Amino acid sequence: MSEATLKDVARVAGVHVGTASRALDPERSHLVNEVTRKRVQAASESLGYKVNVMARGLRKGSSGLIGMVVADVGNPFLSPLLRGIEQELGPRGFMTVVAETHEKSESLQQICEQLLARRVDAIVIAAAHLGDEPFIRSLEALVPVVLAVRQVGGTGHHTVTHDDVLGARLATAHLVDLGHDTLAQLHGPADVSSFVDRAAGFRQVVSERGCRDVSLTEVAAKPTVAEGKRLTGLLLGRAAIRPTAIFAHNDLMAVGAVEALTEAGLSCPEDVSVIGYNDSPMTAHLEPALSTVRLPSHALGRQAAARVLAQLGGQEPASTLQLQPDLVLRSSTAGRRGVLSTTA
Amino acid sequence: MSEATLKDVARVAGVHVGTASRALDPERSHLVNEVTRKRVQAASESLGYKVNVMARGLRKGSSGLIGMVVADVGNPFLSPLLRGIEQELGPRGFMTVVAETHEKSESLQQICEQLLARRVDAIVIAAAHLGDEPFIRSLEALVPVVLAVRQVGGTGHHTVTHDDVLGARLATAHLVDLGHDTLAQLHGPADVSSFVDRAAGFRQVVSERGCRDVSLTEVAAKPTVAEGKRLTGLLLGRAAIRPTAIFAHNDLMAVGAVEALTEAGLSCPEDVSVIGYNDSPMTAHLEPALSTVRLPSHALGRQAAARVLAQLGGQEPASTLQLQPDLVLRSSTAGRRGVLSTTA
DNA sequence: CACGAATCTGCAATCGATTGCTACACGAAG
DNA sequence: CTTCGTGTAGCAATCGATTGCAGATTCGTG
Repeated sequence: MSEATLKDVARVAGVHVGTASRALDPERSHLVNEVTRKRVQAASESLGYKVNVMARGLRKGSSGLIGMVVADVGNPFLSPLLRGIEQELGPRGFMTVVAETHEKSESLQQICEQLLARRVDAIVIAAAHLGDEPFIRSLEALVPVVLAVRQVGGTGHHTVTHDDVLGARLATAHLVDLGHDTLAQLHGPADVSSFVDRAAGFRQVVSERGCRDVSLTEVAAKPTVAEGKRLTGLLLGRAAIRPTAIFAHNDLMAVGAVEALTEAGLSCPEDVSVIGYNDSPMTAHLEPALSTVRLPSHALGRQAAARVLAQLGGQEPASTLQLQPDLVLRSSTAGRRGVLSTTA
Repeated sequence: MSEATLKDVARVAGVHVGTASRALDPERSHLVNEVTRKRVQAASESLGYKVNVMARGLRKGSSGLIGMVVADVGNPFLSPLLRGIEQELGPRGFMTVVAETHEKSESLQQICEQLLARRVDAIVIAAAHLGDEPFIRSLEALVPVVLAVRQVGGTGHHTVTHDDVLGARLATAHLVDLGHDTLAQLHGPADVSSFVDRAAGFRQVVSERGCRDVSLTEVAAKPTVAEGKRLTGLLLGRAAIRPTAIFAHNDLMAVGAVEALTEAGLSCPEDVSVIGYNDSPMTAHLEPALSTVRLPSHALGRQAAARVLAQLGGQEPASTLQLQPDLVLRSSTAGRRGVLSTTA
């Protein structure tokens, strides 16, 4: 049950532990005679020796661990993101520890404490809230930090996000192009940059194209199906003019919207078009199949990892990279009822 | 950028480093005078001291890390499982490192190597294939291992799984109760215990209740929508008798089945009932809403963690725990067409 | 033959925290 | 006044690997 140590290897090979260390390190094995190197290697293999990463880390002052902070691992766009990070970092000897905040700022701080105690070499935060800026600034004094997916404002942060303004613009422009001129958005929690940006993109296009924005002022407490349904219910129940197209800040809320429409006796896309965001796994198989915005999450993961490596390598200047999403058109969006005949 | 060490704390507090160590450890702080303890504590806080977990781990011979091996973090039932594990282990000072195998046995072995190099205190494997038994046996000689979700056969393994035989029995019995007597299953990859067990449960009920099993002999290469659709296509295209109900080994394949039916001009549940497995997130919102089997994954995570702790505590005898799934009935399953009128 | 260079290898300090043992001071008891 | 106990705190070894430095050996060359 006890592992072999370098001392054991050295003893079996009949050399000093320092020599064994050098023999086993590709970077330094040229300092060791070919013959002894082979002998050490053989001893190492026969004993099943595996370097003790803790001991090495202690000496070298780096743990080979990267902390990854997410809100909720169940979020479908996180798996390509994590995969992207692993893909870049894994081959370089790093491993990733993932921790969840469940969207709570206190737990973000607690988690970072723990990660610091483990002397992680860097922290990737994909769960930042807008209000976390001061904390993150202080964290950056202690460890390299990369903000992924969500920004926090302020300057000097290394950030890699999706371009959510663009994504929202794409989605909204698509609706306008279909002939809709009375639109509403289902707004996700306002303390997350992604939703704030999507809201901004929506408003830009609505105003540029001279459409009517009949959105609620109320914002979803959580970006869930239930909230999407509730808000859409509110939207439909109001005395004001109804939208003929809805831009939901994520797919879950879009699903909720479709359900609310159905319950109100309206159908999608005939009466109201709905577009979501994220291109979640099952969306293509819904009825109607959901039009949505696809995010390059895998690329985002790789870029985030690249930023980590860059910071570890030398003093990289902070910068913000935005990856471009694109539209996935399916059947939940269609021309406005009557538009065709009107035009004809 | 450099962290304070215990030596710094000791210097500021004007005590020896050993004393500082004791003062900061609740277990041993009674060995230190109340006054000096306070002084050390104050120094620690003023310096923002955080224990170096690597150094402690090296000395104490334990890393406080638990390795978690999964096939694919995108699998929706993993998030409650991971949460369950964190919930038990987090408060006890452990952190979890998650690694993905992508269903490849070589990478299972590579990952375990890396985890061993990090001296993880235990490994939880949720990605085992049936053929991995010998490897896992050898691994158990080096580190406490808990098998979660999937078994590997053989004896002496600490295992916590869903009772997939029962789950399949429940699903199949439900179909038979609805009046179906010609059934087929869509079989997931045969090197995974979960699917083997589901197949067995299905066959048991089919035979007990005197039904006809018209399943394909072919098994899905992967448990995906595409494979579910392809296999269902095959099933419908055969000269043999068509099933009136299909048990898919997971929800994705069930979705594929529904699509294949639709394309063949059949409808679900009117012509053919379909039931899935896992109760994946969107299944309630599909058309038709999918009947399925719900797994207590969160509880499974907690149990797996409990097993880890038990093994870490003392020599617990190996055992297998099976958690009971239950049925979620929605609208993709219905009485056999014509059954009602026949009975009438 | 000798001397400097080149090539290996050993030595020992080091990373930061833990912990068994020792040492000191003080007070009480004999 | 000595002895023993108790409460504190210091000392130093230890975990396992890395690495700058120095010693040793061999080789080439003047």
